Amino acid sequence: MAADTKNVSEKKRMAISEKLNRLGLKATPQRLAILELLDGNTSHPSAEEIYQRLKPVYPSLSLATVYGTVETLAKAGELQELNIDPVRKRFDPNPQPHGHFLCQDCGKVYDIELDFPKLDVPQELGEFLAESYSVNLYGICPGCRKKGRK
Amino acid sequence: MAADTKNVSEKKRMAISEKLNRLGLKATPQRLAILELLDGNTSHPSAEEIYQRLKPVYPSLSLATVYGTVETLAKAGELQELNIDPVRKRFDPNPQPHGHFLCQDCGKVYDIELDFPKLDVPQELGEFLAESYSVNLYGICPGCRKKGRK
DNA sequence: TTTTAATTGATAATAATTACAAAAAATTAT
DNA sequence: ATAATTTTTTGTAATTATTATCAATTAAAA
Repeated sequence: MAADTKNVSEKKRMAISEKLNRLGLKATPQRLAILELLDGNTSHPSAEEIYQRLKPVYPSLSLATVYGTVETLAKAGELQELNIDPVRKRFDPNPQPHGHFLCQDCGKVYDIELDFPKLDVPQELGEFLAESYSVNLYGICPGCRKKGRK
Repeated sequence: MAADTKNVSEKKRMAISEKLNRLGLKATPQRLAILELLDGNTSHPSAEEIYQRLKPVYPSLSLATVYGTVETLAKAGELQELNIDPVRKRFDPNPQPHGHFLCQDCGKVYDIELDFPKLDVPQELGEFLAESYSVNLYGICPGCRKKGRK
């Protein structure tokens, strides 16, 4: 292990812990594990995927806890629940609005930097007031396009 | 009934029937009923809602047929499947890209004319090629805002 | 008509998510 | 520290949207 790997992840864990406290949430081991897994993670995992990844290292973890944690954090604005995939929610630790691309072949979700200007949120749209928004793009990702010649 | 109401809906039915034929699909009574219900409908109903609305006038209709029909038509590009609502798909007979607003209080979905320019589809986004896209907005709709003083 | 291929309808199967209550852990008060 | 209170976790049951299956029906073609 590199000389300071432990310190780095220790620092990260502290930061997550503080964030939870700031939100008035208890920094439980489960929440730390879930947030640590998500931190900087651009794979947009589902609840089940988070659960499966943490289960080996954290055998007592329950799927219900994963659902509860991500719901709590989404409500607190610390992560995004994506509705891009019709069969399951995906989670993105980056709460900033940005585009997402769902590959209709492999099912992966990618972050996309949008070329049109970001909307402010909250945003007035006629009589409507949007608190959040998302831009979802659909197609076949470059990897699948190459493989499948689609 | 106004003098030509029957003719108007008769015309509409003809147009729908022709559209189905053009797509190489059989113009069955079920499909006509579903498309007639959706035509010009801005309520963005779910499959269940379509089914419930048509059941009284069409008792033999099956929910599976509703799912099948909307899937077929979505694939043909004649309507949009919306993933804005995390619990169920909603359907929009307008296949043109436009924004949608989900009221997090009453659950209604509204069409929103976006103020930023529409993306062309297909659209190149770096190495990604988007075949379709959607812009989903979330908040409390004007009606609920008034009532609930939110 | 008769043939055919597509579609429908009923229901079973699947799968994501939520609900619930008891147990455990964390926090606060004594 | 100990007890009391509150929050969180867990395991599981319940719920619900959607898909799969397949025999029966029906629209369109021959």
